[in-house]
Amino acid sequence: MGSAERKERERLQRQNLIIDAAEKVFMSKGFENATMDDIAEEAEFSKGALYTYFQSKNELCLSIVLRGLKVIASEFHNVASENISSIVKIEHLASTFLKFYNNYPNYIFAFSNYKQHRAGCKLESPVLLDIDTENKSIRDMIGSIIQNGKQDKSIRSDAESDKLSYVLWGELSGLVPNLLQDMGKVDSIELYNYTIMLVSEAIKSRTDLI
Amino acid sequence: MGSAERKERERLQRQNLIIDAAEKVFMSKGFENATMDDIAEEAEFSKGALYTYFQSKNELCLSIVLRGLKVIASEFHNVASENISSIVKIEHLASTFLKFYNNYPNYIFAFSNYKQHRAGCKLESPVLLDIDTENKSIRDMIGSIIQNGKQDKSIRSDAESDKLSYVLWGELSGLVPNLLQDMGKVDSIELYNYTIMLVSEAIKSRTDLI
DNA sequence: GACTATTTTGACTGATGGTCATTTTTGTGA
DNA sequence: TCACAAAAATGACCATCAGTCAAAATAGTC
Repeated sequence: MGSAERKERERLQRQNLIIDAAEKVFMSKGFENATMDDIAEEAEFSKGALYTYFQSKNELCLSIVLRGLKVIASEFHNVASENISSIVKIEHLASTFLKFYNNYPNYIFAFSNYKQHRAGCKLESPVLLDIDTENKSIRDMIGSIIQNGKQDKSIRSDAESDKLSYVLWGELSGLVPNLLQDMGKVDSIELYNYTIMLVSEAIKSRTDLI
Repeated sequence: MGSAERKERERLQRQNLIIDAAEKVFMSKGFENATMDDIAEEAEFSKGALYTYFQSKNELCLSIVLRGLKVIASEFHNVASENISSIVKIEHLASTFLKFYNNYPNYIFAFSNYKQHRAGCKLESPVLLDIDTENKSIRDMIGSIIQNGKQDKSIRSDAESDKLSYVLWGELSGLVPNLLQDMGKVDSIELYNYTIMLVSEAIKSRTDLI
């Protein structure tokens, strides 16, 4: 009798409904002002029930981060399988991230509060592991694009793909949301593109330049 | 009778005592766990009194950010006046920031929560203006280093100093604390240096390279 | 239908940022 | 030294909100 499996499936479904509700509430009220009571009401559960699905508000927030990561990972996968040179792939990753930012601004906001939520979470929390796994998979994808780029000569042969994948993903997921949020005077999109151009120039094969 | 001026001076002094106390408490208990009551006790004021000096906890936190900015700005000024090529100055700024991070980790932590506090602050708040001014002054300093670098030929002639100053300061103040905080496996200092090296390569004059 | 296990509820608690009427201190002029 | 006003400080109090838990409702099983 697979009733245990069905139960587990249903549990995951309800968990997802709660995340849906949380996203809605965060979107309309902002992360700071959204309360667990709001989310409970939107999800049509009692507050107590939320806590059987998530250990804490922070964990719920991290679940939203995880969702965002999965969305962006799948879009990155599409880019990775395009039939273009690796350096252009890297540039496409950047523009994909910008599109992602425009399409799902609430995910980006979740990203920018990520550390806070992570700090306020139990280390054993499974969401943390899932996030780390997802991040690693994204870095690996970037790393293999770089490796390929060294072979197809579009990326400098001395690029260190393991470090570079950290740096590139850090730039996209960390710096960029910063840039896009708080500059008043300067056009932030222009700044974004300039940053990407800089990094791209730095890792491009020299032969492309002269 | 200059009693009004003296009063104002004393008021500022007391304000600074409170910031001192807040720093101490934040340092020992962490930003998240420090309460206004804790700070009041450490400062030897009542909680109510704190609120005659700061409109909110967020504003108090931003005051600490402002202090950190002033410290780093003064250290940057020292670098700017060194007798070295501009590109090396840029690299010195980076290592100075790293030293700053080691010497005053609590300021960096304040930086990383900056947006949160800013968001929770009234727009009219004078600290906001002061922070913006300080940031601009730091960017201007970086901008003029870049301009000089274009003259002494250590920096590419096509570098756009206005954008670049945003990007560089953004990397240091935003990305770098990120890098330094959350990577487990990879040596974060190495990653930091790699990032700086990348950016520096990107803006270096080509003649330095071949 | 009886009995158990699971899920859900919502009133309650504790913590904490912020307020405000009241008290204390300080400064001034006579 | 006293009276009086202005400024500063107090701390009890309030509102909000994350998180808890005993009790109720529901689902599953024989």
